[in-house]
Amino acid sequence: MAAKQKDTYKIFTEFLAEQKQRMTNQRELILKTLCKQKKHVTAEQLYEILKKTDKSIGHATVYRTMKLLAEAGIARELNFGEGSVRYEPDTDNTHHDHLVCVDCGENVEFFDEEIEKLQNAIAEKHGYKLQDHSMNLYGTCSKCQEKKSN
Amino acid sequence: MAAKQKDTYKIFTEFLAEQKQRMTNQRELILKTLCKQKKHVTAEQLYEILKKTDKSIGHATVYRTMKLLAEAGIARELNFGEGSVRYEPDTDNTHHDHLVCVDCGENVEFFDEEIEKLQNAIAEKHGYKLQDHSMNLYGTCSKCQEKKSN
DNA sequence: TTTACTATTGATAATGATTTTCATTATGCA
DNA sequence: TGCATAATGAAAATCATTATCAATAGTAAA
Ligand SMILES: [Zn+2]
Ligand SMILES: [Zn+2]
Ligand SMILES: [Zn+2]
Ligand SMILES: [Zn+2]
Repeated sequence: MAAKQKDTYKIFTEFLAEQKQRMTNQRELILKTLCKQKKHVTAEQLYEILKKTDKSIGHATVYRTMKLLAEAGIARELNFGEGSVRYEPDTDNTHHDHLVCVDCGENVEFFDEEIEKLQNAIAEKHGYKLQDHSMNLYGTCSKCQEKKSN
Repeated sequence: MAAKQKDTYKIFTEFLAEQKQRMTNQRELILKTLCKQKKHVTAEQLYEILKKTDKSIGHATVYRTMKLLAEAGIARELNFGEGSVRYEPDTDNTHHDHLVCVDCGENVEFFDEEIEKLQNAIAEKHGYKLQDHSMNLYGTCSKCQEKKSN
């Protein structure tokens, strides 16, 4: 864990350096705080959390930094059709997609190698070089199904 | 084609009636215009197109009607991460997902039965009753790959 | 058909998320 | 140390979408 955190810090620093940008206290704090989150957070939610540590941090800095982290491949943007983007840490070897309950928002992360292969095959068939994908499954979780049948 | 259009009109009318809502000239025009589109359009784009026919149509009516069409299962909302929602007609038997070029926006529609099956299996495995999904593959189309290699 | 009721519309204001602007502050290097 | 450049935060601006509301149109009963 400490190792992983150091990794993302290093990755981010190098990413920044590549385009003559600098690591700063704010960026470091945002990275550290994102990595701590158990759930997928919006920039706004992260901002609220960050303010507890750094009273003076600004909205713009959070939004800007999340964009950078996404570009650097450290954060992944998720869009569950809620109107705002959510973020999750996206360290190596942890790719997954999401199964979301349309009633309670509860969600499950899954990885299906077979699907990933098929996606690659589809892209290739059409002459595309695949770079990324988003796959969200929407349904009703068992708890909410029960609630409804009452 | 004439048959299909009559179908969606009927479906929409019945959907509206179910909740004591009415078919109107504006709603009919919006439905007809959506069905004519070859590409996935945003509500704003559709509004611009509609104004050519009905000078007095309002923004709100277009947004409201698109929501209704989506609820009625006649239109499908697509989110390619652009900041605005796109719509496409979603008549029976035409489900598909999208492969989008991140450089030029060109996109291909595809349907992979195997993936659809696997998605169902995943939902089932986690106790979810699957209702919908969105799957977008992002990559570089062959044309843009060439352009880059120059 | 009149009347009374209800739904729809479009202009406009409001909202919410995100981005831009810009003066101020911090950082890295000569 | 001192300049050149990048980053920050407050506030304004933007963009997509939604809510408000008075005016209009459709429906159905009398
Ligand atoms: Zn995946
Ligand atoms: Zn996740
Ligand atoms: Zn599909
Ligand atoms: Zn399509």
